[in-house]
Amino acid sequence: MLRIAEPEKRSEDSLDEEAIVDRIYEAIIEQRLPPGTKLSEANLCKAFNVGRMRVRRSLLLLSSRGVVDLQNNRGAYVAQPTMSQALQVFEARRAIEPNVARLAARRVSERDISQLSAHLDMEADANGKGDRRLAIRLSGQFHVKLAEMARNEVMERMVKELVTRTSLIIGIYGASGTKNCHDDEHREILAALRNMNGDAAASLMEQHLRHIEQQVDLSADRKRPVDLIEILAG
Amino acid sequence: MLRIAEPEKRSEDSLDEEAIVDRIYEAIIEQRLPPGTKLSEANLCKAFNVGRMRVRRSLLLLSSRGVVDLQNNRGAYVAQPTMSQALQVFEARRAIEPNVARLAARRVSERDISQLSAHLDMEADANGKGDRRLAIRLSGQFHVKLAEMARNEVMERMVKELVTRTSLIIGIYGASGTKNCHDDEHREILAALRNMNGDAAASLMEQHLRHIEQQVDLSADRKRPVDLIEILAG
DNA sequence: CATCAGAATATTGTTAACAATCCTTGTCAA
DNA sequence: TTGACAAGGATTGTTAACAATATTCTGATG
Repeated sequence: MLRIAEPEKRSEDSLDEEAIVDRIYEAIIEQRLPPGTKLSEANLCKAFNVGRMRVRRSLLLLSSRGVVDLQNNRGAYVAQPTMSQALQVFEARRAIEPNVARLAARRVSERDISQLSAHLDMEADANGKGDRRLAIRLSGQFHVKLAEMARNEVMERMVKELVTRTSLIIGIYGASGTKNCHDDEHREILAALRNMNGDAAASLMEQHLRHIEQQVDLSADRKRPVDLIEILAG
Repeated sequence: MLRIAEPEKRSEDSLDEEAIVDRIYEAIIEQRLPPGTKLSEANLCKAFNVGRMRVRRSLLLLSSRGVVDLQNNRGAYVAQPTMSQALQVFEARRAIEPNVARLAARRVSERDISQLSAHLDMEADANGKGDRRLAIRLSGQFHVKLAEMARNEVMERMVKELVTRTSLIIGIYGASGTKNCHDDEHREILAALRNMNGDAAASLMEQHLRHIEQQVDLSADRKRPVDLIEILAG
């Protein structure tokens, strides 16, 4: 039972699959990887300094979470959710996240509250400075942090996936004109958490999600994706 | 040697990853693969007549869904949810599935209703004949079918995962004495669907899940498995 | 000028060999 | 007997070569 060799930390440039997945998640949330972008194995190998096998496994994970579209013999592309899929994602968020908020209200610590509060300040800051990319990421992270504070890893993973897919949806179906993220609504949710008022937190979260969904124009074939021809013709 | 693949389906002996994952899901739900079972690559290759790569990718998927525990250099084992994980799984089910039931009530067709009804008859039949394995599987499938009828693939995948993990939990934490599956509660849910009464369906589902959870003895270290060393060392 | 065929190239999918790690077993000495 | 240690076999992890498929390029033709 003697453990002589303790596992040493992995060296910097050798990431495991989860790390790669998270990096790609973040890039998608920040919309640095627009929907439809080809993710070729060779490029990813170079980007992460990693063997082809790791890349392949990461892509499989991303695909199983609906974030990447893995086509047979044709490679991996950042997913382009259809309108129907987008509706399903929002529906799932409305089903899950209010309950997440309710649980979080029951379980947050003082530390959590102040951490969330600091997070909201960063959001406001990013919005004030017009750093859209940062604002988007922080806004998504708010929801993930909330799931963290609900102390339920199952639901946390689900929220992570749904938030990422929402970024894809926003990337395709717009909401470019107006402000993306109601950080005031985030503040209201935080207030409910402070009061440990689970019902309020849940209902505020539901409203918030409805607002996000309304801002996204799912009415029709708005910003039909990503065709060079269309871009050059316009 | 593991007996997972049905010999009948040998005609198309080239399965893809999703098929393998589904087979293992089913085997776990039927509790033919008890928690902690080692899933060695060689055995799976033989069982499915498939190369090592396919097996490896399938195991990665199963692991990312919390159904298999993938240990470094030590292989894959059917997951053994801890008590805390079990509570999280049930919590997630209570958060999601009532909403699934509500959506299903809004969207079921006549065909769906009669299909579900036939399914319930099969459940009753299996229970009557004392075919415990079949009864367990059908009971799980009821929940998955419901998610199917909610017409939301995102939530359907989540329910699938949660149902499978619940089987693992039941396998570890018992509920062996009493009857596992209240098929009468399933019938009540079906009745609510017939009436297109979403609220009723949701609240019946919530009660149903609470009953399942209560039947599982999560109070303490009941049927604590399986690691002799850990037990004796602790 | 557009279209099509076919070669050339690039990318992905698969396999098999190799390397690293773990587990078992057997030996030896305290 | 017990524990340490080493050799051997078994299992997993990784790499590299090969095969299969897609894409691009070229040039000929209507």
